[in-house]
Amino acid sequence: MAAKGGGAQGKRPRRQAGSVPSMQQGSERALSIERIVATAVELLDAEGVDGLTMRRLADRLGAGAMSLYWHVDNKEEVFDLALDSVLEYRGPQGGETADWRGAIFHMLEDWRAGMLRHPWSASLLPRRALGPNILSRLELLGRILYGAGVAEADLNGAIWSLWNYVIGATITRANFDLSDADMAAAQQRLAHLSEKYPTIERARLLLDNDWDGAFRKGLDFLLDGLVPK
Amino acid sequence: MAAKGGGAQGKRPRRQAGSVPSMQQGSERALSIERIVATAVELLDAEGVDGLTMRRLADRLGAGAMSLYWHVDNKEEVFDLALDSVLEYRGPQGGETADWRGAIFHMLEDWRAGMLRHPWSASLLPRRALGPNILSRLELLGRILYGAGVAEADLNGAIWSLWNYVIGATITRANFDLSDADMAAAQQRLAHLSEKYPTIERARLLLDNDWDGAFRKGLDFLLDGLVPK
DNA sequence: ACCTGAACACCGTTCAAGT
DNA sequence: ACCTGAACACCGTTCAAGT
Repeated sequence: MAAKGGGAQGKRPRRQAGSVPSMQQGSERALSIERIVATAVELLDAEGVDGLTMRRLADRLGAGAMSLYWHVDNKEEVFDLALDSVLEYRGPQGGETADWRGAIFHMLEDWRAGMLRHPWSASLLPRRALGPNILSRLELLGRILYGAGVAEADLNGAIWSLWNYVIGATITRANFDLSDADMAAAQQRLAHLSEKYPTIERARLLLDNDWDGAFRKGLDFLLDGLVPK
Repeated sequence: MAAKGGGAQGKRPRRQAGSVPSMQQGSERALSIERIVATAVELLDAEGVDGLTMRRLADRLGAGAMSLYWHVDNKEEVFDLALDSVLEYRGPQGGETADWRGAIFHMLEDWRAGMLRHPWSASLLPRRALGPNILSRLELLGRILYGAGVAEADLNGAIWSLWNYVIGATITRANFDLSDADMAAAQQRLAHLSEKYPTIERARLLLDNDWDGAFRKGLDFLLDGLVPK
């Protein structure tokens, strides 16, 4: 329900990173956090948020339904881990680039693209824990903005403004993606109500929008305001 | 799951608007869409999204669990109706004000405030149907922007940019609201990781932010860009 | 250390039935 | 026209038990 704190700090002893599985070739069969998380992502991609069920996840892993609970505290933790696993950033980490604007665009567009590849992720992000990969992105953002001349007192405001924009844009876009047909139907229904909604009906608000272009344009405007020349 | 289209167009005959209840004083007891929606909002306010259950809702209404299904197709419709009921705008509807900036600020801040009063609503909005109250707000927004000089070709982009910003800001804020304690704990944990996240640790990103101020500032920047001088 | 089945207290929704 | 209980096919999670 509520947003929760940092990384995965287990209460129970978990599998050591370096330990060799007892079966020599059977690393496919043994349960592990890594396999659980990867399979959860597959399941979420295929079936959406409501499709992720502890029972179905276990099934897909060829395990008994309750086996998951040795590796994981509860379903929420599965969500947290799946989410963060999808948000890793392998990009230039430099905070001292001359091209701060390019660096911000690169990271934020990569972020958005990653979430659109996993359409369940954007809606989940603001409600869930801030995992290490998200924190790294925020840290990078802060570093770039600071390097670009944003005053320390304005840093949090600037970071959150960009976060808000990216989150909002991506959640909206992801849900439109999921339901092109629905939006077309809605626009059609709008036509019958054109006395009530003439402006958005005429603009065909629910159809054919250039989401990527609009995203970049809004981001430009925001950065113009947030970063002093 | 997917965003769906316009208003509540029932397939089944619903209670007529003007019909008089057969019990003279007993309008409290009879089930009706209005009572169902109002009670659903109460329940959501009290227990959150996961707290809304068809069975519990019926209980609160003093009805049998299955009685709801005569008035409503399914749980999703309850969500749609509850959501839209919370988003009504009683404000200046004029699209030809001289003070377009003030009109936009008023509507958007009212929108945000309404959603913060019902913290479950913001996360729900982008995933659910576009009810009549939301469409009215979008229509008003379009009318004001057009009146302020936004070209017809840029109208959709401008509307969605503002939508994205409001949605993102409110969802984030609502979830921080729900979990002050969690965020404080997270910030404390960040302190232990200050080698990994020095910038946001020092800025105390997870603490004490001026959300209202940041919202207005970002909105100003966006409008500066979206509306030609 | 790792996995399991049975069991509990829930869900949303269908259906056939009541008034 | 409006409401109902029984029943179905699911949930997440606890617990005591297996290897």
